[in-house]
Amino acid sequence: MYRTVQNKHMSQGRPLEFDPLLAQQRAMELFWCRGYEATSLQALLEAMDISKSSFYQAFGSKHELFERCLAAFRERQVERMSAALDKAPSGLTFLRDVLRSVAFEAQGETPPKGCLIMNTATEFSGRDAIVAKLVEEGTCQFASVFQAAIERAQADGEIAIEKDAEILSRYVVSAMSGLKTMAKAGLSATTIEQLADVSLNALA
Amino acid sequence: MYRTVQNKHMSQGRPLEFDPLLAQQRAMELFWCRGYEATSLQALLEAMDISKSSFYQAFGSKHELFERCLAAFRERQVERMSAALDKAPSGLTFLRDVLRSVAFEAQGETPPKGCLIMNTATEFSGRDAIVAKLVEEGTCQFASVFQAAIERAQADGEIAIEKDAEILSRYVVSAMSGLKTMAKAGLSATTIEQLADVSLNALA
DNA sequence: CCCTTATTGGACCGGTCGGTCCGTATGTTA
DNA sequence: TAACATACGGACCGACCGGTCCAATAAGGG
Repeated sequence: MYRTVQNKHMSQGRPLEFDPLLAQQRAMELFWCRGYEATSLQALLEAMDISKSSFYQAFGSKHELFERCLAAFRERQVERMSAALDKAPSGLTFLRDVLRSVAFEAQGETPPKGCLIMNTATEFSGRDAIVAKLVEEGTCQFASVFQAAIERAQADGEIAIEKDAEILSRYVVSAMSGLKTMAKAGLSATTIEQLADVSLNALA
Repeated sequence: MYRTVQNKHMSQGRPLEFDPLLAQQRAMELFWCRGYEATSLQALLEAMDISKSSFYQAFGSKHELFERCLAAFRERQVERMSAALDKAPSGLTFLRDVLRSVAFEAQGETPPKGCLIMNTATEFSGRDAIVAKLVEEGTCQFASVFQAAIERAQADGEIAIEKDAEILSRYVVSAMSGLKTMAKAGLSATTIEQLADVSLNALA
């Protein structure tokens, strides 16, 4: 995966002075806050606390790093949501909590970062084929988690069984994305929470 | 408004060789497609078909021009939507048509441009106070149009009268924004249309 | 302890960024 | 037609962009 990790089996030579995963995580944070274009290489180097040569040696280019961050973000989010769904008392409460969590984010951070995948969809819609692919994969995987939640809710009678779970799952992604954008647009946390509840009505 | 238009009453000297409103419109189109950061001054000059000196003379700076484009976009959209609402057979059909129109955009342009205001909310959430203000004003004005539609729908019995029209109106902005993001993420026009219909369920 | 291998800092690259400035062209007014 | 006020083209600015390169250095293995 990393150029450095590729050669881990033949560990000759000087070892890395930084943790590539931590550095990537810090880069992700920055891309998440500011987007791709507005994040300069210099800012990345400072946040990752590595030198330019180490950067290019380990990550190839700004664009490659961004791709990796996108993939890592998606994996992390899918894992977290899947875990949350497993622990949730019911499919519907999981969905409600997920939507309401946007309100929670909105009251804390200033400004809210939103979702890296959705931010990226907005920033480079179609101008970059590789990124577009990653964005599409991300939305599908998010929808899959929601679909599992909806099917569970249907099995428990919380959502009408005759509704199309796949369509509803995509709706949840869309609603989620809308709420995050509203948070970025400056709506208050309490307003976002009201909107989350209204959004949930569409499922019932 | 324009530095040049300011002095239109005392029209001494050489007249402008370009139409400032047309040039601004072209700039808006570019910002709309690519966002602020990714739109270079050079690209603007080419699209506007004016020289650098004329640009700075007439618009002050890239940022000032962007602010003007944001305001102009908002005004245009509010006008169009208000007109559409006036002509619509009912409040609810107006709202349905507005949401469904996202699907229409998704099948035409590649990629869809989305909404300049929402794109901007995503790109600069809070990093720029002036822009944040314009974004907030934009969302409020969009919500106002939707609120009028909802109140009309309530008066006609299409939407339950006990629902809070203000909250619902904000929900419509949120849903709209979500749909546009989904279109940018690569979902098909038919999928978007299904999502628009699901979104509408939350009102009833 | 040397030798191999890899990482590191930092100089350097051409290009582009947004923005300024000035000499010249061009129209209006008197 | 002369004087004037403005618009225009284009040279120029320092800063920064993402990216390359290389000499110095540091940790293994033998």
